[in-house]
Amino acid sequence: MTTAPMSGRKAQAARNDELILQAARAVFTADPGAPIAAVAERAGVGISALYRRYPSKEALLQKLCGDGLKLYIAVTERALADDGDPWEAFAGYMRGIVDADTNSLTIKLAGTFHPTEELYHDAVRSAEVAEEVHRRAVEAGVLRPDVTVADLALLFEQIASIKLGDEERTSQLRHRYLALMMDSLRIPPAHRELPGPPAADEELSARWTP
Amino acid sequence: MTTAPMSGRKAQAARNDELILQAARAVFTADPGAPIAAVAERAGVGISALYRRYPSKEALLQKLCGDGLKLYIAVTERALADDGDPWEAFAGYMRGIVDADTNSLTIKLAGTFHPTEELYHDAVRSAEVAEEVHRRAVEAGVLRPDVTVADLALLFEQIASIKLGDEERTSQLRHRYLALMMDSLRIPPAHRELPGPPAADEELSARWTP
DNA sequence: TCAGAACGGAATTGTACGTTCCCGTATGAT
DNA sequence: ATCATACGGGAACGTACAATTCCGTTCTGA
Repeated sequence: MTTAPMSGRKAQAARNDELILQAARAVFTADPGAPIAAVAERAGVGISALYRRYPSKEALLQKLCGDGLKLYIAVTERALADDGDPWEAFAGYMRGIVDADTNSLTIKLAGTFHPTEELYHDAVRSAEVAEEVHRRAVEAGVLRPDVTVADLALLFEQIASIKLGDEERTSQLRHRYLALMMDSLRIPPAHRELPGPPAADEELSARWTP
Repeated sequence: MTTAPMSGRKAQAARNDELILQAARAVFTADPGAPIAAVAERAGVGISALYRRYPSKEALLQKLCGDGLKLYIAVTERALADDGDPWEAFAGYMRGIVDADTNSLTIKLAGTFHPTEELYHDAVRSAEVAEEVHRRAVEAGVLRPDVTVADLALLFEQIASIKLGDEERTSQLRHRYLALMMDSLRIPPAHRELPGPPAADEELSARWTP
């Protein structure tokens, strides 16, 4: 770092730890095949700052994947702790997962490396809690029963596939389509107002000439 | 071709024309960044058979993109010609586009090269017919009016993001989620039976160790 | 003032892919 | 039957990109 108005090498190093993780998350979420140099650039650090912390790209990816999985589990457990209206608990869970934006990264990176023992354990755990959320919603009679947990996983992936420029706009659109989805999941079926404006023509056509 | 039980060099060449296009479509649909050698291998021909027909990879991609657009337009026009039940016409259109599987390729490839004049023209045309289909469905009162054409485009992209091994299984799952979507698009809102079995656990977990 | 941790970033190395080239082969005309 | 040639197979070439390593520099803490 060239201009760092902070003292204490350790403090800076700790700051870089976080900077690097954030950058890596952002970069790889946007493009799972991104070069490691892109992460360094985004974090505003040199490449060696990365290699000092992780022995290889794969190690960084595993870390990211693991963090994502843990976040996923945390969001799900939060939903399980929700004792309010069953539908709202379920809907909050769905929104939480979409916001966490942990699916695209975890899934797309999954086939990239050998899963750690811990990674595998967390994956199993996440499946368990997800199933519990699903079971509750079905048993409460608020979620249509012909939709399985696996269906929910694939719905998340579909929503994660939406990428339209701006990060904020992307999130907005994702919630729009999540809301649309929810209308077909809920018992009784009903149309609710969709959040956020639909995609404008320019937003779509912008992808035709880079 | 080493073992070709056909006579006539021209016949073989014509056959290869088709073979190559099919292979290219299949390969690039599965992976837009695939190497050109993969197309040759899939087609069962040598690389030079490809380069005899297309001066570069970009040229082949443009051809594919163009064909995809034309297919998209054809499917849409077929829907416009349907004078039966408005909802069924619309639903058939949606299914047709999903089956054509032209979105993933066209969109993902769009940013890869300079659009041809013709390509641009067809893109405009496709937007027009799509809008017409949408307009009809809304005016017939069968499609919820807060969903725009752009929304439909993005829904197609989401569905196209589903890729689960087998080509047939993938198609089955796509139709399952299309059906789910349709339940939230239709007026009046209602839950219909979903086609095809949901994803099995193994189908999802299989992606964790390649 | 000094040892060394932490960096930045250029150099290194390996690989993957588009494109070109050379050569064998079968075709269709003579 | 023979020959000129289009066609296609696949090795070879050149380049671009990306992971990793290396080295000189800077700043910290004693």
